[in-house]
Amino acid sequence: MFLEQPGNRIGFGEGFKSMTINLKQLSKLLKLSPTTVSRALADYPDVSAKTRARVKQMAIQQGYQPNPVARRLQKGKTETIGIVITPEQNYFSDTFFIDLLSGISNQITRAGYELILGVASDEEHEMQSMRRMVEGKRVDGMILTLIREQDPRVGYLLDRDFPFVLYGRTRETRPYAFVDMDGKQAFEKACTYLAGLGHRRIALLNGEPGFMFPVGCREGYESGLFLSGLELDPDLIREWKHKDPSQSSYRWTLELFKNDNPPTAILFQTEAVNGIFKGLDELDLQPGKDVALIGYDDLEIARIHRPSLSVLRPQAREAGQRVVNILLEVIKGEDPGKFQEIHQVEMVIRETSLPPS
Amino acid sequence: MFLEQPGNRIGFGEGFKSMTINLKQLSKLLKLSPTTVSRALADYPDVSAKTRARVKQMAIQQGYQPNPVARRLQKGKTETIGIVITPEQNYFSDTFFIDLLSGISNQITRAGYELILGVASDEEHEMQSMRRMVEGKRVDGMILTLIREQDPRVGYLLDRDFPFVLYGRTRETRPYAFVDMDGKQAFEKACTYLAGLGHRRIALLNGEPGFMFPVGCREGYESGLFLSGLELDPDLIREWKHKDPSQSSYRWTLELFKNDNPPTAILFQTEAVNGIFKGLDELDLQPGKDVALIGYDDLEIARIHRPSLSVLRPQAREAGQRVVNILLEVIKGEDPGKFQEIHQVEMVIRETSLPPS
DNA sequence: AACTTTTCCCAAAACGTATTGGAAAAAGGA
DNA sequence: TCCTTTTTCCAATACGTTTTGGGAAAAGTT
Repeated sequence: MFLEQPGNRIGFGEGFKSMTINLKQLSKLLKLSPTTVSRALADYPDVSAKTRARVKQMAIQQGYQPNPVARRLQKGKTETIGIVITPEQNYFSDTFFIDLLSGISNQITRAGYELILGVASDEEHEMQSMRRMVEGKRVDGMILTLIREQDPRVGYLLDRDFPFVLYGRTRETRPYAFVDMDGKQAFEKACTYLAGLGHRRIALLNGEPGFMFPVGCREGYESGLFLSGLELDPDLIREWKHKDPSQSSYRWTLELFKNDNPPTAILFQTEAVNGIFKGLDELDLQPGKDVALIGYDDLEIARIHRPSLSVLRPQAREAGQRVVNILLEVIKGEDPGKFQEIHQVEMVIRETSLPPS
Repeated sequence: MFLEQPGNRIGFGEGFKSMTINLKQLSKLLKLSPTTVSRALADYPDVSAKTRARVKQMAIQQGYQPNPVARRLQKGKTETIGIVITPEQNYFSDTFFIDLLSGISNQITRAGYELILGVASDEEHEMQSMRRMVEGKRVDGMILTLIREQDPRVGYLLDRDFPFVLYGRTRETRPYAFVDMDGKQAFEKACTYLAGLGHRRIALLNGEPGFMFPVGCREGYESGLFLSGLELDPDLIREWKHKDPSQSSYRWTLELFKNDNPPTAILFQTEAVNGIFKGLDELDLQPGKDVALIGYDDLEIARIHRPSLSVLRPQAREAGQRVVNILLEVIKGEDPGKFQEIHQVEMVIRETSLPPS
């Protein structure tokens, strides 16, 4: 029962490895060369329809799956994409990021690729984890999220011509590929909507400076005020910290209403909503009734809360899929500059966006 | 400037690949054989200290990193571990899972392995994603989380002798490796603590049946009541749904207090706290003052909320690291049955665990 | 029949590493 | 000096696939 070559034994119960069949064994079973079997499975035209069918049937019957490691070596590709996340920045605060990741993962699987994940505790480890992937030849491309205004990762990857796509944007003159939400347009829309309801004092509780996302929010906010003929009052703008959204937004909410002429509406990122609710509660102000609220991101709490929170809802899953498709193009050698997408954000009006009382 | 072999050109600016050096090129630079260089870098004793030093220095200078794909092929290992997560089950509701993942990821990196991630939308895709990893020879081992009482994944992996470790436990007679928190002991501790404060009516708002975790919670709860000489009242036990913790826990909270003899304390998983707070608020009951609360998992909201929530705090990071170390042993061929760890859970007393008023 | 084209298959090479089984050179022992 | 042992290196092979560059047989053309 032993065949002449080592590793060609089959059907023995020595753990998992023996259950698997490789190309050589399969071709022996078919009395064909490995070349032909490989080409038959890959639908090359130079193998007859008859043998192709025979090969495919036998492959299924034997449960043959080409060893991806061997294929990667031969193809000179890792068929792998990397992503590094940082827990401290409240990434996983709710469904948004997992939706993005879900879109990314599914699209990657569809392409026959793998997604490898790094979890870094801070900015330094984030870079270190990425360098390991890139310089260690562990991935063909990188996906970057939670982008900063000055983001060293982008320069690093551009410098060495390594394929990558941003979810978000950064300040960088060289062309690069990105998928971003139109935060500006979203906040402009929300702002003009509130102004249209009669609100004159609209506050912005924005994300932490240094990150790119709040920049668009601010622009949209300012533009929305301008379009509605409202003055910009710096006293109505506050920023919370990524590491501690609830705590800082709570403090800023209290501060906001110490103003002589307090706001009647607040725009913010939903991530910070717990602190706002807590602040308003303490001030005996009712969300929706006394203060209109519109949050960015449709998190669970937005739907659960009574009154339910009006939100701007980015399509995270779709964005994730686009990021992957673009990255695959860039890996193929396409010019990254061609891929710069800005996705529209939907507004969902619920119970917290009433006219001022 | 062209060397005789293809792929041996170096220093040309043709994208990323040309920046990388391989073993053959490095050995040519050193005027040594690839064998010797490989062995020098791997600290084999049969290469002299002098050349070893010379090799290592040159390797660093040239930024040589062995191609992991080639090494994997040669070693017959993928050096990769797989995990599949399902967003619908509120995995990412807060820091707990990301802490676990962080421990897992860091330990995997330390071992020179890779973590590949699958995101599945439901139970069926979860299985499908795992089969792709296992049967597609994409991983050496699997990590399983959010375990069900009857979990088909466990049977599947045991059947084919594939290395895996559970974070959690399941009903399965064959031996397998796991790391679990002592939920039973935790709930027992919390329960006796509340009883010691004088509470006689202690409710349990437990997780969804079908999953393994609530089983231990229930056991601990019952045991805690028994040790404190309290009767078990089935009316004081409710279960919320994984897919929608806040909504269902809200409803169950309201229902709990329709009781003629309502509870003065509630034990629950912190994930469900929003619904409880909302329910109590509606009933004009003050958390901590009118009803004592202890949650399992130290989520952000537990620290943020006023009054702050007393909790049971599992050490997710440490657990993640243990899971990986164990899995690496199992992959090496160790008997999985040897690795069955149950970790103690710390109790953190904050403001919601006062005596009954 | 003789030549050309098409169809179908395969041997050999390559991807980049780690291991195997020596072999040459140096050192030690008598 | 001669033999043995130790030190130091390396050629050849293997891992499992895909691709390259044909080549033989069959079919078509004149």
